[in-house]
Amino acid sequence: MSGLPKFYLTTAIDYSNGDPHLGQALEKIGADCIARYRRLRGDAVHFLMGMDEHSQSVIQAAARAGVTPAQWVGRMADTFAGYWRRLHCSNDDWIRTTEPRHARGVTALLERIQQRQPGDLFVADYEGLYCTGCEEFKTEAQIVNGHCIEHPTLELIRTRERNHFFRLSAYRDAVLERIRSGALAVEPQIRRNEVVRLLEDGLQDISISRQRQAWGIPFPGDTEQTVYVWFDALTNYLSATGFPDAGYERLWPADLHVVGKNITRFHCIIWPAMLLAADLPLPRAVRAHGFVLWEGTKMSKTAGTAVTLGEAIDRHGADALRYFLLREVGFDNDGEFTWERFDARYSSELADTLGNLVKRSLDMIHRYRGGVVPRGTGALDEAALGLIGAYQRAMDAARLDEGAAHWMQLAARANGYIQETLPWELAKAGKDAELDHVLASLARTVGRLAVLGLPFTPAAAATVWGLLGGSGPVEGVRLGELETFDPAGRQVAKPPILFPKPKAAPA
RNA sequence: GGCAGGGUAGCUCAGGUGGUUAGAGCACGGCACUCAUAAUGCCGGGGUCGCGGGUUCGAGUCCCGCCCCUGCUACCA
Repeated sequence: MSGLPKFYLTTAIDYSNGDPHLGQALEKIGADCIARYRRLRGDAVHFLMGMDEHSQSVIQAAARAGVTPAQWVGRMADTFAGYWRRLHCSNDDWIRTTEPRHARGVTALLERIQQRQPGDLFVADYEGLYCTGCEEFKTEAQIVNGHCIEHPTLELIRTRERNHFFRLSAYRDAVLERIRSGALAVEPQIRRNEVVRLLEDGLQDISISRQRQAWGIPFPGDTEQTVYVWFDALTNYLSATGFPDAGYERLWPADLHVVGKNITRFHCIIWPAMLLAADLPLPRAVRAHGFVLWEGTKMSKTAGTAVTLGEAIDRHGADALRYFLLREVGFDNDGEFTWERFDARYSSELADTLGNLVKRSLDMIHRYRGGVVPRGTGALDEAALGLIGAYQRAMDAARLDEGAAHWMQLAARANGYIQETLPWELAKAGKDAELDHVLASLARTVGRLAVLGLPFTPAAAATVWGLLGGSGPVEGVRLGELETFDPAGRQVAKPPILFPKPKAAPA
């Protein structure tokens, strides 16, 4: 790890309720794509994912299921982690906010702020509408016609509660300066504009503790209260580094927080302010992704007709879903998911362009050269290096859809090259030297495609790398090696069909 | 209401600082080829560049007005 540039990236931690959906999958896949790409570049990547388990809804969900909250969140964590494994997420760590290491981190962060900026934590009254059914305060969005959505027969009570507060207002200028200067990069631009605007309007202090909630981290020095959402959830990024134990600086600050566009402000305002108060370095960048839409509406559990994540994976496999979400849906903007589009992309690009190229190339090496890659040069290399450059520029800027497009363009170019050089004609005419050049070019291209495709379709990348007789896992390859990559002399395996097309389109 | 972004071929989108016949992919039609997952390649049809004015020799690209869509407008992750 020493010597290599450190790259610590995180995803938002998910609520412990229900199954993950496509929108959450997009975030994890996007972050994983970035993580895998950074590893290809040679960065010392540390990729964190995890679960947010202290929400009030956990208690109710557990009660409904007849289990303890701890059992409930354990189940949920297993469910989520299972999906992320199926999607080939390569996270190095997995944090749950109910873990002792996280409670220690949260406590230590609060104590550190208390120590360095004692005036920034203070006790005051929080006033809000309290639902006796839910036993919690309700926000405007949770109130319909003056009643709690879940308990419309109960009256909401205007209640005051003594809570611990954080002097968020004191950090407006400092946070604004960090964002304006780019020290804290907020991307894409539209999210940065929104956050800057919010900061310009000014900030209010926020309450950071709650009474009557046993399910949570005890507030330091106040056994009556537990730490409220912000300080609990956001701190996971820090507590996962081992903070406050020595050595956490090896990872902190985070290089990139990947979050949904709906929670950018927490990551770009409250979180930086917390860190400033604690005199800790700020994350370098926050990237907000868009949502996956289904028939024009946001993907969520309440949208009954929406596709489930399991169905989407089952359709054509995890690689295909990853590719589709990153290529067609995109990461920065909202994008539509439909079976028609998914099937079309899968068929025309993964199966016909890429999968077919791999198959026909390796089949010809078997048919004409007994499966041994010949030595030779070819015009394809020049195009390949150009496209690899374009790919890198796009991926460096986290424009994942563009990166995927350049990757696929290389496969398309190789198909065109075959049509131009007509290797079967060369074989018939006995033009062995020319045929060697063509087949060698194709073998190099297939290998490069395997490496470039790793961030998008990791399973297929490993398969293709293996077919080419690559030594060691494809994850061990570095982008810098691609220019001189040459599998000449290797025995290649008989190629399978990488992305099989269903006979009839499933309904 | 305020602020921000967007409305370009059937669909998804590219189109730095204004300049010859507005591009790509998919889908569609024709042709070629056979190594390959009836796969590949080539050619082609298809667009009042949201609407209306203006600046300019010339605007999708600048200015004004209008219409429509999306996001943000803070203690829900």
